[in-house]
Amino acid sequence: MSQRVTMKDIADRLGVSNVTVSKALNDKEGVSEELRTKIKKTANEMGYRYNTAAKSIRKGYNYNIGVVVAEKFTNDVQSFYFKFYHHISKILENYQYFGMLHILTYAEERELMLPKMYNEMKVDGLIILGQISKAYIEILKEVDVPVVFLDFYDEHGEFDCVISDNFYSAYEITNYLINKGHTKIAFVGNIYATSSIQDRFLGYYKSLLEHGMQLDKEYIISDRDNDGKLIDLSIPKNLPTAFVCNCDRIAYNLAKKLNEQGYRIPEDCSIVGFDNDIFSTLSDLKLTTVEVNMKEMAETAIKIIMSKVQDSNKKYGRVSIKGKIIYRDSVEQIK
Amino acid sequence: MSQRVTMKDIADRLGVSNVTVSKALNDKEGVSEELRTKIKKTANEMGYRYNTAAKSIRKGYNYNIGVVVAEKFTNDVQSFYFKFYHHISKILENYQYFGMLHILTYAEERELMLPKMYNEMKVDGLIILGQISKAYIEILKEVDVPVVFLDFYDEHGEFDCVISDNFYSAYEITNYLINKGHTKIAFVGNIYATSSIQDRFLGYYKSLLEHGMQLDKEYIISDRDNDGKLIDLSIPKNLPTAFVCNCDRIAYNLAKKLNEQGYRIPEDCSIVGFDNDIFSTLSDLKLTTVEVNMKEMAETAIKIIMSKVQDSNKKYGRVSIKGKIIYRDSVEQIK
DNA sequence: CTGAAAGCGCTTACAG
DNA sequence: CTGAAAGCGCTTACAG
Repeated sequence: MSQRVTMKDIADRLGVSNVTVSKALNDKEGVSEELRTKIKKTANEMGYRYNTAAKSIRKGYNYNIGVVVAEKFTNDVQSFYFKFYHHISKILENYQYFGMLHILTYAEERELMLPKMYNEMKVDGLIILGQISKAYIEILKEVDVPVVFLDFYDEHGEFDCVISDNFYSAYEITNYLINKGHTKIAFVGNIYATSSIQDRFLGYYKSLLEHGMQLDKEYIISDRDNDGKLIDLSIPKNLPTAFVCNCDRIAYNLAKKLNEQGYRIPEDCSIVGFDNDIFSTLSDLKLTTVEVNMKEMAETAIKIIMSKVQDSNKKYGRVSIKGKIIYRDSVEQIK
Repeated sequence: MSQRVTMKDIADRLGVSNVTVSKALNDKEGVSEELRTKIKKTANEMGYRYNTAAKSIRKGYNYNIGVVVAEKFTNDVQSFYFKFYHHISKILENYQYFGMLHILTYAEERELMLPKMYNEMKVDGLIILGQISKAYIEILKEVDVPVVFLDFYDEHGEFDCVISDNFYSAYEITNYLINKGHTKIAFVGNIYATSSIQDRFLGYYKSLLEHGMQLDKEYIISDRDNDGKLIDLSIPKNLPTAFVCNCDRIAYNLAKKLNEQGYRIPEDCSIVGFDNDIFSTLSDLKLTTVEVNMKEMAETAIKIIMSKVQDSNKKYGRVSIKGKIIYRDSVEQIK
């Protein structure tokens, strides 16, 4: 490793003390503007790079936030959490922080192993991005840095969490279908699999209730087993006029399946999705769907964790961020 | 931040010195087995977590490797580099290292800004995952930690790189087509866009050469502009019997386009892809394609960078890792 | 086998 | 405005 230049080196070169260099470089008071400028210039010339580790040890912070994503999401909704992480790490830099992404393997999740970056004190806080098992949530309670959940929540409310307003968005998009004249509306998703799906289902249900429509068990169509593995969709014999799918991928699969059975979308039946991801525009059918406000969710989660890093007693509870319906061509007006 | 337990705390509790605790916990010699066991037990009970920052500052290492992915890849081949990163971070842990993923924004790449994690000495080395601009490669030369390129290479050979053997795999899969009786074989991809595409093209070309077949300019079909943005594919009037596509996504698009024009795949014409990603099995057409050996590539890149962290003079040049053809149903035997 | 001393690069009081 | 001293948590010689 080539010899790194330290504050002391700069100080020696300029005949000042390292304390003065530290103050100058950190924009702290106690240095004349003239000296400060000179120091910064010299630091630059000498190729000085800030040594965060040295600061860490003095201050007790690491200036890293761990972002934990369960491995299952790298196979499935890949792009989604990758992009989410992108937002997170970018915003973190504005706080002079760094993101450390950890993919929690199936084994680690099952065996309740805390991320190594936590065990080695690499992080001042943990953002759990995407649903993890209940047992894992339990062991997170032992963690002695702030933790916030992003894009899901735990039922006991012990952890602060930032979620997209699934309930309200599903409610809205179902209202939209009803306004378009639909009366036989199915929901597609395993409502026990994740809290997102559950809430989307409940928003759908609320819309039915408000419009005096019955919830038909046949019209709740599971799409995956409890491990998140996709299963074959069973289309009800009494075909709905519209399907509210819990995600675009499933909407995409459903459309394909219906096409195979000879139905045209949206002429014979309408479909809406959720997420506005790659699947919403992959086929010729351009899906009406709900877009999650990823950036605002990331910003909120970071604001929360940063404030908890300062004061771990702060509580924020469940913060939900509104999504937005993207209108495309998968819904037909019923006369 | 709750008060953390340090080696000194453990030492005090046990009436020994912090030096002994350090030795015990690091499995260094100079402690009796009995004491070592006792110290480890106490450390556990007290919830001790290792403070890597303190070690860093003494040793001059940070035990992090930066992994840099250009933003363009988060929109496009998302899953691919996300999974790659997963392998990387997992393998890094075996070396007592951590991965720090940095998505290099369009602006950072354009304005030649080095990742902040480098400027703040957070990382002992940099893995550049996926092609970046030539200008950016230039400024990487100033970096004073080891750098390795993963999944692409630079023409000047100043940097060590680990690539999948695109050339050979394309050569092999084109041979396969020729063995299946194909004589009019097109290549789909902008051969100026990335070195991967270029090499895949050249492997294809080598196979043609070896079989005494002509390279027809009409049969080199561009798929994207130089920024990587996909463009409309123009199908040659004289329809090839087979297409070698530079990636599965393009193969998928091509198949769709050919279907629209009334051609059936593989009956009317064959298609092969590259990458074995989600696009290879997304539609009913199950693509014959080439799978990259991501895990071995990641392992190799890490082995290289770790050895360069120890001794920055080591050189490895261009290491290529064999891919593997996945045979599916998109190629027809020509009689 | 065990530990006192020095030092890694920085920051924080505090003194001048 | 400037800097000497102490200390963050650890590790590395070195002495006993």
